[in-house]
Amino acid sequence: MDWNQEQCKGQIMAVHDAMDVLSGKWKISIIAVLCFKHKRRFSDILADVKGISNKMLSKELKELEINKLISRTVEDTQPITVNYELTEYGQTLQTVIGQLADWGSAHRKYIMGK
Amino acid sequence: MDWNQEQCKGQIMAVHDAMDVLSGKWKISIIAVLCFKHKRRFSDILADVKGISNKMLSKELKELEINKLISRTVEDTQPITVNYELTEYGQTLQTVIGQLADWGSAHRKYIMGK
DNA sequence: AGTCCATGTTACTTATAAGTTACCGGGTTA
DNA sequence: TAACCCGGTAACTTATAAGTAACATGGACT
Repeated sequence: MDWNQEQCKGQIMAVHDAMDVLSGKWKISIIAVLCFKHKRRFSDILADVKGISNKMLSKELKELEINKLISRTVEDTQPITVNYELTEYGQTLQTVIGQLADWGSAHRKYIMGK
Repeated sequence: MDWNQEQCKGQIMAVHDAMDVLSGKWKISIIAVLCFKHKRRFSDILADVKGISNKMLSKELKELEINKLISRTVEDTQPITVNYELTEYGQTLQTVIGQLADWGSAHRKYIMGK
């Protein structure tokens, strides 16, 4: 496919928009956990995502929420629990993440293997 | 789609592998230029990618070359010119970059628009 | 009253990415 | 011979991301 210069700039911006949402050391792992376990509390995710600190988790969850990929709901239990889950919109990421995973997996083989 | 825990870890690693290759402020722009103009010299790319410094360009080109996404060929002209172009393998990125662009573009509209 | 858990926040430090400025070698042009 | 172009490299600075440790709040439990 060929684009003109303006379309090209738009594509670059769009790719960066997508990458910004997924960038950083932890977001993919958090999304994956929520993808896999569907509904998790703060402390659950803290345990699921090996190595993350509560500070980083808090920060990343906020960013994901701002981007409407996950929802945060406070359950009125004792003590209160806070549940996070992928929104319906967040699920639209599955295709693109799947593609990234496929390419990344093939790339690892290509670079390591030959 | 549901994965078990091991498959899940593999997916996360694969996504990170893919993102690492594309990460940073400049790589997508460089790839886009090479996608659009097919064959470019160092100084051409320096001019095409607005704002990049020769140091960063040099560094990013090296990384892309290590990942076999672009090729570097020294032409025996006077003065010598160095051409960079996407490898055939590098072109396999087009699908995944296209997907990222589509999602990123939709995301921008979703977040800004409503 | 003191301690624990859950869900964070604050202040501070460290590591990584990016930017700036200057310079190099080899050939070219004025 | 002096200044210039090309394709970089090197040393240093600045900005951004991530990590660490301690503390906060509010209810429950001992």
